[in-house]
Amino acid sequence: MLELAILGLLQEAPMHGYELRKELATKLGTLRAAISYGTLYPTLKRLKLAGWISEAEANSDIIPPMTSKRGRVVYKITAEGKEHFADLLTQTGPETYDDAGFGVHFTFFSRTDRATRLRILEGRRRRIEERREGLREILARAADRLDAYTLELQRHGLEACEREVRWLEELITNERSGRTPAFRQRTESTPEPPRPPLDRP
Amino acid sequence: MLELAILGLLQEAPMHGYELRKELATKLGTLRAAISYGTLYPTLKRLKLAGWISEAEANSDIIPPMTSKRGRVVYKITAEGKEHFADLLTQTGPETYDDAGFGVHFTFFSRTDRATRLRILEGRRRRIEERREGLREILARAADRLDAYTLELQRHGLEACEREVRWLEELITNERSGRTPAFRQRTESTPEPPRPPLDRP
DNA sequence: TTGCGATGTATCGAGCCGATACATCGGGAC
DNA sequence: GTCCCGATGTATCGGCTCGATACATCGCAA
Repeated sequence: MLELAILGLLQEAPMHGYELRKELATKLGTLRAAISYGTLYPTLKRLKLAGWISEAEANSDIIPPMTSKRGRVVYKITAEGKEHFADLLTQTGPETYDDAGFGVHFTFFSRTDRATRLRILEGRRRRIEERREGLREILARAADRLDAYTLELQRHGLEACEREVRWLEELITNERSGRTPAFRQRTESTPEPPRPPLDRP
Repeated sequence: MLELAILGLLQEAPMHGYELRKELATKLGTLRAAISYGTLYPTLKRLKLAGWISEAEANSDIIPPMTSKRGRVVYKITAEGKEHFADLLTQTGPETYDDAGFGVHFTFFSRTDRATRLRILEGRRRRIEERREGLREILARAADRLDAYTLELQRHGLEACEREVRWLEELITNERSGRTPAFRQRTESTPEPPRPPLDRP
């Protein structure tokens, strides 16, 4: 997963580790927490070994000083890396639909075809719907077995699921209707779509 | 974290691994995904070694058959385990406020004192507020650098943060006002509190 | 009776995190 | 001037966690 993220970012521009981490933190939304160096550097090493990226000592002409000793290492994507990135972008496994995987794929949606985007959005929706059904099950069947706090946590989780499903529906509709990257404006005049009441017995 | 969850569940009743996992999946809300056996069994081994739980081969009198060979192993909490659980409940580190940690602590709120509950709720709120500010920063400063999809992901994340902060505010108010485990009803007549418009410039 | 899905225990490789160490850079305090 | 500190930067280690896998039993239906 991180593999895909790194290749995607390096496709935009060569970068060194520190920079890469910052980009990772800002671009990959809330779904994917900031990556740690203990993950980043070993992964970079692995990608280099696989031939998907190459490192180039930054000669002080191009990039600021950091004179001598351990200079900063700039990574850039290789031709094989670009191919691999393209493959990863369209490939979908179960991990594509968990929080982290979906976040990364979504971030690179503008570099994918509509078919893939729809497949991923629908897979994600399916995943969240399953989670939602599980929660409804609990809330309906086992409500008396749970204390008030646990119950409230489940209820909050259920609301979040319902909200995300609605969001995904919107994106899917948008995607099908052609106008791909155009999202509706959220302004004071249209703060929220009319919300159907929760169906709790 | 899982340590706290296991001890908490075993405090309710002795259980074997499979059962423990199911309880874990249902009780710990959406914040904490279902635990894997590759995590559960090593953790149980560790807890047993620490003396916080003990295992008792289920003799077929009490629990259904599963005749012979590798019988199911029932774990129960020890006196030291109970003490340790009480300690863990009130102790708060940084990991208390991430999704998993908060989920587990919240699940056991009914076994904590109000002071601890407030401390945890406020810590969690602070954490989410930080995330929210980060997202606002990005959306305000770097919006032009990001494509439409990435932007939409950030916007969705921001909304989720704002929503969770409001939820926490509600819980905190509730907690302060005395009536501890009483949550307001969500029915068709009160589907949602009036929502202030998003403050986007 | 055969076979299959749920129940049940357990391990292994690999990914990932937090803590830690170490080094340089730019700038403000004194 | 120099001294210290926070941001920048690379890197490793121990330990937790996951997904895949293996193996065994139980209840039940074809």
